Order: sequence, then structure tokens, then C-alpha cells
Amino acid sequence: MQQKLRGCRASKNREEVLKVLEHQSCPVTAEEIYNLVKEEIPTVSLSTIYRIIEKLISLEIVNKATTLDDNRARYELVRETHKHYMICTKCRKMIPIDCCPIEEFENKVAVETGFNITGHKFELYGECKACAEKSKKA
Amino acid sequence: MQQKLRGCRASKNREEVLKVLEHQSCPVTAEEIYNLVKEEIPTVSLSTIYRIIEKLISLEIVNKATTLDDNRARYELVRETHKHYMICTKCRKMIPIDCCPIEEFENKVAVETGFNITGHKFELYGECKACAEKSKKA
DNA sequence: TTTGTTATTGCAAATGATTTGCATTTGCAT
DNA sequence: ATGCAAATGCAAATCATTTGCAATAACAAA
Repeated sequence: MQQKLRGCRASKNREEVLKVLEHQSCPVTAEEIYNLVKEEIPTVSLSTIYRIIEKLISLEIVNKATTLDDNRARYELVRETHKHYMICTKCRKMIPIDCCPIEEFENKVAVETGFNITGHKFELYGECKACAEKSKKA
Repeated sequence: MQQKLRGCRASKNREEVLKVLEHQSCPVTAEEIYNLVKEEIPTVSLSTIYRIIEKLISLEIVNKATTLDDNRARYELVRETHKHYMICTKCRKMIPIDCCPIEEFENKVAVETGFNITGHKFELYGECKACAEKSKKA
């Protein structure tokens, strides 16, 4: 991680944001990051979190993602293999999906359309097991 | 369209919103709808547009979509065959893609995970032809 | 270690999209 | 025509995110 931070000062806040992000298995909101960082550094402010995230995004260390009908952005570390998620429309839980059906499709579309494709976004929506149980009982 | 509107009153504003949406080939923002409706009904207010959209979504006549690092929601009519888009990261233009690689994948994931999948969202990002030309010249 | 430059920070206020309260108007069933 | 609930316009509220500014901290150079 560190080697990418050229031109930046190693602030305590940023170190802590990175530590928090490393422990996440699903994308988190700025406020969630804020609350987790605050446990270690109580004086941190939310705007600082936003500025750190902004910088990490510009360094391509962090990804921003928005989710259908949730109007807050979520962030996650850029990893070697990117992930997709199933999102429960009831409890909003995000469950990672292992594989990605898009990559080969991208090539096909690129050839057919001449569009220079650089990325994609893909999410599945539905009801998770736990919520399905609940609605059966009710 | 009309038959779905049970329990609702046929207001002029809603008729006009539906008419506007029928003429779109790509999802539009609330403000874009507002401006188009205002051409016919100058007294309409933006909050009314938001309320009409909300109702149309709950009736499953309209879909809401958010797009990568664009913080305004976009709306489109639910159609028999759903569409996906390529989005140019430079000019923000949305170009419809004909086919959908997700549907068969959905079934596979459903079986493997027990997740009851009801829908998905999928977008491609890249540079459109026009923007590619421009950056070559520069 | 001290010093100077500049990135980083906290705070409060600004912004932009969307939502809501409320009093008024309208559609439609009776 | 009458009454009631849905729909509306307006202004104010809300929520996530951004920004201005003055104070602080990191780090390179002396």
C-alpha cells in the first residue's frame, strides 16, 4: 500500500483509514469509516475522512461505488481481483460473489461497438437467506 | 400503462411525466423531467415531480438507477426487455447495449447460494468513439 | 535539532439532491 | 352538487458531501 503514497504525508488519520478499509469484506460508507476511525482517533472529523477518501481514490487505492436506491457512496480498497455483490433488498446486506460474468462480455462489446471499455459495475439484487426465513414465518 | 394506475387519480402532471418518460431512450434525472414537463405545464414544481416518480416506482412503472460517481438518480420506464448501458466516463453519454450477459448467470448464482435473486444492475464504463477521437487529436 | 514549506486537519458554513409539512386545489365517486 | 382523499405548490428541512479558512503537523533541508 505504502509505495503508492508518493507525494503524500503519512498522517495518522490516513493510516487509520487504510487500516479500517483493510478489515472490511464489503464496501463501507464514509460515515462508517468515520465511526471506526473515531474509536482510535476521537478527534478526527468527517470532512477529513472525505478528504482522505478523495485522495485515496485519486491514487487508485480506493474505489467508489454507489448502490441502487441507496444514495450514499460506499468505498473499498482496490484489490487484485475485483469483487461483485449480491445485495439484499430487505436488510441491505451485501454478500460477495466469487466470479464475474462480465469480463469476456466486455471484449465482445468492445469489438462490436468500438467503445473503449475500461471498467464495469454489476450487482445482483434479491432476498438473502435470513430474510427469506423471516418472511416465511410471518 | 394506464391499467397499472389503479387507486391513483389521473392528474395532468402525472400524465405529462409519463409522456416525457416514454420519449426517452436513456434514463433521465428528476430535474430533466421537471424541465421537460414545465414546457407543457409551466406551474409544475420539482417536488411534485419527485412525488410522482416515487409513486410510479412503487407501482413498478418506473425504475430508479444511480450511476458511478454521478450523485443524482436517474429514472426510466420499466419495459418488457430491460436495457443496459455503456457510460462514457468523459462526456457522460449513455449508450444502450442490446444484450444482457447476466440472466443465465443469475440462475447459476441462485442455485449455488440459495439467494433469491430478483434483479440486477449492470453498466459498462469507458470512452465513447467521439471522445476517443478528441483525445487522439489533442 | 531547528526551520521553512506545504500537506493535512477541524470546524463551521455552503452546496446540491431529495424530502417533508402544510394549507390549498383537484379528481372522482356518491 | 357534495365530500373526501389524493395531488399540488411553496418554503423549509434533511442528508450526504464539499469547501473556506485559520491552525496544526509532517518532513526535507539546513
